[in-house]
Amino acid sequence: MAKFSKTENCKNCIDCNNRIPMLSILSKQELTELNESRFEVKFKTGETIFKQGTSATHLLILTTGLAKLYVEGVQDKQLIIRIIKPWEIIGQASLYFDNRHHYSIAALDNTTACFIEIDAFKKVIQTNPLFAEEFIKNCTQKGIFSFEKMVSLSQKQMHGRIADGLIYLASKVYEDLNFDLHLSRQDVADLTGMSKDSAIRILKEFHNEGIIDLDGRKLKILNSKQLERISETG
Amino acid sequence: MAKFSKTENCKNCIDCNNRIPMLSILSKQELTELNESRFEVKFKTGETIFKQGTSATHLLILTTGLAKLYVEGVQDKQLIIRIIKPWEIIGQASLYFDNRHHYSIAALDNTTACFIEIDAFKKVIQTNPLFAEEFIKNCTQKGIFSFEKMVSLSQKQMHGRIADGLIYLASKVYEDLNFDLHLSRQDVADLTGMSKDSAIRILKEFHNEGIIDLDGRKLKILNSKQLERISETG
DNA sequence: AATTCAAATCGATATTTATCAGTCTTTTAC
DNA sequence: GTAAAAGACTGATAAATATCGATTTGAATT
Repeated sequence: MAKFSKTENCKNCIDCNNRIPMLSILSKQELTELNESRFEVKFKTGETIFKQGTSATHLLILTTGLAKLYVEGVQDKQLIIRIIKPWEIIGQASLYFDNRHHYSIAALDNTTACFIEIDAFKKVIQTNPLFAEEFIKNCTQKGIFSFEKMVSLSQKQMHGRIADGLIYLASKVYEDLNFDLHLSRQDVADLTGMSKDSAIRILKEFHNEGIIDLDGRKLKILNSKQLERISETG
Repeated sequence: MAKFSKTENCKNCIDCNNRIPMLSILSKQELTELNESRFEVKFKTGETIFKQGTSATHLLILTTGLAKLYVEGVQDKQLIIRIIKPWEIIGQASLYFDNRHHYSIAALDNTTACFIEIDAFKKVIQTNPLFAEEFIKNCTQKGIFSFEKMVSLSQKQMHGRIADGLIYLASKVYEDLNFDLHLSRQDVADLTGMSKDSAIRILKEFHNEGIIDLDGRKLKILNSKQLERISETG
C-alpha cells in the first residue's frame, strides 16, 4: 500500500515555485501556509489515488510518475479524460461544488503525489486575486479542451479518434513522437471511446500502413502529417 | 439585422442584482462600471450571436429568449453543448485563453442580449476575490457538466442519449415536463450526437411507447421514471 | 387557394462498431 | 523453471447507426 514519505524532488512548496508557474504568483507566506497543509504519498502502478464519489478534501500535484484521470461511466466503463503529469494542479472540479470527487485518478506508474488541503487553497484564492485569475485561466483552458474532446468522441469515427488520442499523447503527454506507452490497450480504448478490440484493430492498421511503429508498448509516430489528416477528416 | 435597443427588463446592471446571483456580490461602484461598458442587441430566431473563431471582446447575458451554444465539428456538423437561458453569464471560456470564441451561439428565439466588455469584467475579477471565487465555482460546475456529457456522448447508445437530452431540456432548460421545443429535429440530433434521421426515429419510438407525447414541437414527458431508466442503462 | 420551400418522416440499405470465442504472448507467482 | 493469469490479438458474426431516396407535412408567400 501507499505510504508516507519525503522525497528529494519536493521538499516544500517554496521549491515548487519554478515548476508550477501558478504558484510563483504566491507570496512566501502564502507558500508557507500551503506547505504546512501538505503531505506526500507514494502509489504503485495501478493504485487508485482519488476515487470518484468519495469526499474531496485535498488537491493533488504529482511530483513523479503519470496517472490517468477518468470518469466512471455506464456499466463499469471508464472514460479517460486526460493523462496527468507532474506539476499540474488536480482536483479543481470538486473545489466548489459538493466536495465530492467527480472523477477517479489512478497511477499509471510508480508515482509520488503531493496533497494540499482544499481549505488552505481556497484561502489563497480568496486573498490573492491574481492567483484566482490564474486559476480561472486554468479552468477555462480545460473547458476548451473539453469541447475538442466532445467533438472527437461524438463526431469522429474510430480512425479519427485514435489519431486524436495518439496526437494528444505525443504532443501533450510525452512531448515526443517516440515514447513508451504507459497505457494498456484497454486504456487507449477508454481514452478514445471505443471497445478494446476496436482500438487494437485500428492501432494495428496504423502500424501496417506505416503511420506508426508499435511493438508492445513501444510506440513511434512515423507519419504525423497523415495522423493529422486522419484526425481532421474524422 | 440586429439593432441597438434599450429594453424594459434590463435598464442597467444594478437591476441585474436580483436576477444574477453572481452579480449581487459586487459593490455599487463595480456594478456601475460594468454598466458603463455594456450594451444590448436584439437578435431574431436563427441569427448568430457569437461566431466561433472570431475575436472575443465581450461577455454575453441573454435578457430574453433562448439560444444554443455549439461547437463546429467535423464536416460542418454542429455539437450543441448546452442551451442558454436568460441571466447566465456566457463567454467565460474565451476570457483568458486567446481572445477567440471557441464556440458559436445562435438565437433559438427572438432574443435580447446584453454585452459586457471583457476588460471591465476582468478588472472586477482582479479586484474582488469573492467575485472571482464565484466565477471559479461557475467554471468548475461547467466542468462537471462536461464530464457527464462526454460519458453520455461516448458510452451511451442512441436511446440513452435522447433520454439524456430530454431530461436535460425538461429539468434544466424548461423546468417543466411539458414544453414547446425551440429545437429543430436537427438540433436535437446535434445535442445528442447522432444523425437527424436517427433522432427522429428514437423520438417517434418514445412517442409510440408512451414515454413522451410529441406533436410537432409540442413535447410532453409522460413517463419520466422510464426515461431515467433508459438514461442509466445507456 | 395555389405555390414554394424547408423541415420532418420513413423504409431500405450500407457502413461502422461491438461482441464473442478462441489463440497466442507476456508477465507474474510460486 | 513451470504453471497460471493477464493482456494482446484475430476472424467471424451481430448489433447499432448512418445514409440515401422518396414522400409527406407545414408554414410562408404570392
